[in-house]
Amino acid sequence: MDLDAVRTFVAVAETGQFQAAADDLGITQQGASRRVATLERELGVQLFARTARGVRLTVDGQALLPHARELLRAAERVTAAVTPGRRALRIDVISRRVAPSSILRAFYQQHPGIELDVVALTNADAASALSEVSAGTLDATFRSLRDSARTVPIGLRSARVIDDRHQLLVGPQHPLANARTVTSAELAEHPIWMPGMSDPEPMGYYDDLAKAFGLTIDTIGPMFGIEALLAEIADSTRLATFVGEGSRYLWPESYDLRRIPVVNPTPVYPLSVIWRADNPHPVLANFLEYLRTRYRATAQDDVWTPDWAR
Amino acid sequence: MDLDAVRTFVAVAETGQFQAAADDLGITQQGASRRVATLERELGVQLFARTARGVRLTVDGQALLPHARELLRAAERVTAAVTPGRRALRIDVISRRVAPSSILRAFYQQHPGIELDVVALTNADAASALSEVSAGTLDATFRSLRDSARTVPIGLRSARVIDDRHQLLVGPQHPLANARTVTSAELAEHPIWMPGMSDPEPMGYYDDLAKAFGLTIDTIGPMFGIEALLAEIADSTRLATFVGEGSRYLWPESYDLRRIPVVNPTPVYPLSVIWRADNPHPVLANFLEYLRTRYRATAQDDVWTPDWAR
DNA sequence: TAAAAATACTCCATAGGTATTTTAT
DNA sequence: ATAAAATACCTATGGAGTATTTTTA
Repeated sequence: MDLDAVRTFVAVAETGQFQAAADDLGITQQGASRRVATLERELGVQLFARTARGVRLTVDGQALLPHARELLRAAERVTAAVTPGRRALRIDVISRRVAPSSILRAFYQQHPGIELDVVALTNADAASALSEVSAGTLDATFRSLRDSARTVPIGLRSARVIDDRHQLLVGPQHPLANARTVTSAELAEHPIWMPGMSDPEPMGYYDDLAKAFGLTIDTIGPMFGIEALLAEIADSTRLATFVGEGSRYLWPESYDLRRIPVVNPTPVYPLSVIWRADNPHPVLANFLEYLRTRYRATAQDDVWTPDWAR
Repeated sequence: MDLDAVRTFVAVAETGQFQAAADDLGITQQGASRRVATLERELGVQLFARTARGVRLTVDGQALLPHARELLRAAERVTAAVTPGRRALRIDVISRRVAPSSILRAFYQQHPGIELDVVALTNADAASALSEVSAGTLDATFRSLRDSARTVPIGLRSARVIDDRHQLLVGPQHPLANARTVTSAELAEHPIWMPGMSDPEPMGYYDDLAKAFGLTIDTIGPMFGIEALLAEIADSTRLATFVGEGSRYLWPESYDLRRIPVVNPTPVYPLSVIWRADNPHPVLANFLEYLRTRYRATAQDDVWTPDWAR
């Protein structure tokens, strides 16, 4: 199906004449006639009844018209989605399962009208995400800025806006299965398994966390996907893993997994939003203000972060 | 923008390889590569990062993907809209301003999931609407069946399902402007203007109504559109027109038009739904049942219809 | 008979295939 | 060195324009 043919069909339906439609489209009457004839042949139905003064839509044509218009709008959105200056605000949430995604969703629900494209640069490292922001293909990303804390590329701005509080995820046979909370110090007794991390940024964070409290955090071993990890945790008598309070994971009821808050202090994963100082996107300022307001409302004491994030 | 190129983009994004995508689409690797290259050139952005093992979406590619999928779904709906056996239930409501349209809307709101195409055969006569139903291009139409009462084409069924109660529409300077109701007999004093009718079916109805109560119903004169008619009525000291209780017209506040119910008896415009007996559309039976139930719940006594509708 | 759409014919752009080269790890 | 994508080249389909015929009220 040719979009130009659909465009021609709509123009003819609107003007009621091939010649007028052809003028609108900058083609000849014969060209318009041929495009519509091709579309009719392809769809196997007659779209217009030809009269002496022009054309009239058939029933099939009438039924098609709104769908044809919708198709053209969809094509328009395809173009707009990648056209600088016209495209939606484009935010990298790292992964659709973690806190930035939930927060972005809340922002969207508070501003239902806005155009938003959510992107998940799960396997990208901070440097490449930042370079996308510098290049203007991305309006904002969420990163912890461990190594880049003082080397954010020129022209970018950052603001600490998320402290994602850690919880311990355990199965029903784990020693802490029935604990209401657990302290960071108590975790030294229990190995924590976080396989498959490749980005040095979170890996460094967990190294720092392990050192600070004498924990054993195992980041080695292949990652067969979050579903496999959850299944292992559910069956294990000793394995546990960390999840962010703002993260969303789904597992079968039968796994009986529990989220145990970590306290005294609570390790939080610090995330900054990074954007380009000269980005003129009309929605960006709103989004940044939303993040700052939310952070002020939710930040707590008795939390731990690495030195480099203080 | 070429839909095949968009289809190829989605296939490559899903498989991560040009060769695999090409196999899915039944083209060569080179063809897939060229389609995507053309799309990238047209959009002015790079959609994939080429790697040794295939390709990875760029940020622009990620942002585009959902919109590309939506475009393909829209194209699918265009085809479906005119494909017999796959298309939505297609109902002719005569005009979007009259009772069948409101009733269909209520049905849709009660069954939000269903696929519905609303068609308005405003300028078609009953015979051509019925022939569309016979041909299968239309699933149902609403007609009064004045002349066709006993000559509905073979294979069609009809059921009386709407009695649209008449109201008199008058401006603030009309003698009946402040009447709470008016009887059919009292209307003999007041000329009623209904210009621009061309379909013999309603024209015949109004002839019959005029004869029955000695009314003056003027169906002559050009119709410059409903907006012009409403403006005339609003300004006139003697002109009034009939509107159906179930009809929807909008006019500026300043017109101060009033709908005066006609009583003792209330003339009703009788409408039957007509469908093809062997139409297997899964939603049609629901719709017919809805219409019958609604009719039983709303039909009233003290109404007038022509002999041929009793 | 007049206005508008359809058809005939020619040309050329471009999509597709095959063979080959380039790129990335 | 290998797997995969890109490029070169050729062919042919079909879309565009111009000229002309057909259709409809």
